[in-house]
Amino acid sequence: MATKTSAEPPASKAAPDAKRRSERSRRAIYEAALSLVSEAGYAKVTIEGIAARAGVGKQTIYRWWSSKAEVLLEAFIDLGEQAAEAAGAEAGAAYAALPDTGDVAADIKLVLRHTVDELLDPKYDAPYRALAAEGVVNRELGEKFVAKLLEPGLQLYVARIESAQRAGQIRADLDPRIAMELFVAPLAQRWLQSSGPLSHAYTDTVVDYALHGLAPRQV
Amino acid sequence: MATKTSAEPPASKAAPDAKRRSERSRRAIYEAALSLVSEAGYAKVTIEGIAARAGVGKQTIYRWWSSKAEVLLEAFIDLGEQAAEAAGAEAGAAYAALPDTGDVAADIKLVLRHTVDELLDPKYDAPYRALAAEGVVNRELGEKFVAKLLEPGLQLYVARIESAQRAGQIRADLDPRIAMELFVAPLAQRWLQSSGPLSHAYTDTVVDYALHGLAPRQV
Amino acid sequence: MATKTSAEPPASKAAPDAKRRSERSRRAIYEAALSLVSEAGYAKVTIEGIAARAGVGKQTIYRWWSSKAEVLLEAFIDLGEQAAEAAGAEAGAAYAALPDTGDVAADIKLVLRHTVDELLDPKYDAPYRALAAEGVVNRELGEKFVAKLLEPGLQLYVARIESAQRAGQIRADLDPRIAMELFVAPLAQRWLQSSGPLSHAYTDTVVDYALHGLAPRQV
Amino acid sequence: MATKTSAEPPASKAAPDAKRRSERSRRAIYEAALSLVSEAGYAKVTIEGIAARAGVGKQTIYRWWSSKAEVLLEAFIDLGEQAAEAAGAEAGAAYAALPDTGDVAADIKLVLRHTVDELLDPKYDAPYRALAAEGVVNRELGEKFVAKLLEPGLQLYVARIESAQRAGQIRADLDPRIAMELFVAPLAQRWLQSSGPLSHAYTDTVVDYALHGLAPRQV
DNA sequence: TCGTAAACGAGACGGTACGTCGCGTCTTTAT
DNA sequence: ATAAAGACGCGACGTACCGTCTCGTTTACGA
Repeated sequence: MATKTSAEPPASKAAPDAKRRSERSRRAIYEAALSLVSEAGYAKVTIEGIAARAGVGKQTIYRWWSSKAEVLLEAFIDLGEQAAEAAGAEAGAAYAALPDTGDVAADIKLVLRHTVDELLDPKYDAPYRALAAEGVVNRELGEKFVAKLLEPGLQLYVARIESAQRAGQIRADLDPRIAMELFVAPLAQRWLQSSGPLSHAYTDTVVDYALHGLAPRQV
Repeated sequence: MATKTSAEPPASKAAPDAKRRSERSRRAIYEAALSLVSEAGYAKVTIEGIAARAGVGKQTIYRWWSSKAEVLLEAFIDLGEQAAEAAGAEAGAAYAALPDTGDVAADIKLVLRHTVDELLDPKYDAPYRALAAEGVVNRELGEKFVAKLLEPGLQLYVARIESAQRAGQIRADLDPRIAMELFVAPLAQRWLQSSGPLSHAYTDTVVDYALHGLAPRQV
Repeated sequence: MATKTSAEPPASKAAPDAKRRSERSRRAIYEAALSLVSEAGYAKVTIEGIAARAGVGKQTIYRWWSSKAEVLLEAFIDLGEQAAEAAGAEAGAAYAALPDTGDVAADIKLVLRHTVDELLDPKYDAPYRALAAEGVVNRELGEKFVAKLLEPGLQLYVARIESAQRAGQIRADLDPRIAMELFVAPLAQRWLQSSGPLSHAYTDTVVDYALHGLAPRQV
Repeated sequence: MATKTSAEPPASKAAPDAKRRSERSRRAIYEAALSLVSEAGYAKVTIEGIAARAGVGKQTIYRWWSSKAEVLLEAFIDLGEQAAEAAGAEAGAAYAALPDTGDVAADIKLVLRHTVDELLDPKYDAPYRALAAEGVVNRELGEKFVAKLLEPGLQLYVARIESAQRAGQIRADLDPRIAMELFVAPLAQRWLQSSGPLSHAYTDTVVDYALHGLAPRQV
């Protein structure tokens, strides 16, 4: 094969050689980033701080990431992957699909309640908010955030809704993605904007309202 | 009629005397802040920059606000108040209530479409996102943001929904606030998280889904 | 005498009316200035600090003095005057002239030793150094410092030397002022520049060397 | 020959690594400091100004010096060293010793006159006074000032006096250091405190008085 | 198996902005 | 009418991080 066969486009600034990347440093940086965000809040985390905590040169961070938001996002994704791997073997199905008991309302309520619990867990709350906030303001990061962290979860709802459509529990002519948003968006808004209390009761109410509609059934 | 008439408790750090405050500086700071955000984006705005543009000492900003987010929030509120005042006399009704033609669906769609247009207007988009993002991460500011900028608008929807409940177009047993969220939150989420396109068509769909429910009418 | 007969040249900026000056404020400012210098050192004293401690508006200071050095200088002069006044009646002679026992060497050594003791007294050392330092760099203040605080003391030496000249103990053809400097300047230098230890022994040595000359008597 | 060969004790605040210090910046800072003092006077020189003129970050100054006085002192010392180096080869003797023609009085007068000329040269006057003043009030700096800038010059006088003692022109039992001070201190005082005119004539007079004593020779 | 080029830790550097302090001026308030 | 109180525009302070740039020092590859 031709020498210097770089599949990558000629990067502007001598792209680093990923093969030589230090796995040790990468892990240390993720851990440092996550722990610092938990301790001090995203705004007070600095790249210098991450480097110091990780025992790593600043350049090693700048070499592989372009901003602290990127670092944290990847750290978070990595965290998810590790959790998934741990859950892995025996309970692989847990993350693969929502339960399908035949009762859409119950199934969705169950999972949404779980999501609400997670959002309220201080361990996730702070760094998750930080990323969400950054994503609001930084389109590129926002899209990665949605694609990598949000979308996989949302797709499970979409799949469950499609299943319900096939079962005749949800109208077949509806766009399942938009249907999903009717369930999920109200929770997201209350969480993001603290515009109201976020509880299991609220979750159930939203699901009921969305399923049965706001208008009276009889005309 | 006991009101909050209280000489406020001794503030922590020698609160400045509001009576001596320079109105001229206050206005200049608002204008500088808004124009800088439009020009450069929130992240690149600095307090030093605002002070320079406003022809004001930095201390004059720090004396009255605690962060650039606060400055911008108040600048925004002030902007709204001025706009309201200008609209004032003749068209006072415009901001006072949603139209009530007797057709809830149409009325709500109309106003939501208008809101969507505003959110997509680059003039509002950037600074509004900036405040929303800051509010996600800074509880105190978030609450002010919601209370001062969001809530007034949302209350109009709530009022319209209550009117529709009286007219029998929306079920009387529903919580109008939660009902409102079914309309509004999906738009908010798409806007904040760029999780999908935001359009008039989408708006209409959301309203229809919410009103008539996701489940089939006949069982 | 004619009213409003201002002997002072028409000051540039509406000279304040000295007759209306608040004696109470003047005293409070002197006391505040001196106590602050003792506590924190000259460099850390600020006009705002003096005003606050004295319970006086800043403008009251700026109206009558042009710098903190001026304030301190006058405060010091005032201190001296008060001390002199206190010593006043009974021991008036103490400050009025050096002792004249007929033995110049002994008389001068006695007083110089006393001066050395004072210079080494921490109570005087700090503010005195501060003024001296400021005077080194600020000609106008330096001249006031010398004229008001140094010169009176130095004149006593000059007078004693002249008396000694009349008594034939010091050569009559010498300039008594320069003679005085031979005694005083070495002490001043050691004090100001910490260029060597300042002691009674040193004092005596300097006086002896100056009186009898460095060159051998016999040629 | 045990010398101070010691890995210095752990400095208080992570001492910077002198091996990596930028020589380029150091020189630029010295030049900027000296030129600014000449142009504007010591009091108006700021660290910010030095940094800007030198094209250097402020931190680079704070990293290596603790105050503008320190910067200026080192700049001055460096200036001296460079001058010495330049004079170096051919005229090395100029700074190495006072002339020794066999006539102490003449030799000392000659050099003192030269010193007086320098002190009155506006090029040296301002920055030198500034350092002297700072040294009066700041013991640590004062000691460096004396040790690095004053002492080397004074030692030359001491050496010349010792030579005169060996030649029988100055009494052998005198402390040569104190003898030196009798010549030098009066000039220093007049210069520092503007307590009288500083001239060649005055210089000569002081030397004569000191050499032959104030008291009459015959008793 | 050994050189060598890279990634690495460390951290100095030129910068920008921070939030604070004090300046000297000007205005308002309360006798 | 006179001060105290203190807000103001301004400029400098000393600090924190930014992102870039050397420095030696590992480290892992390919010759």
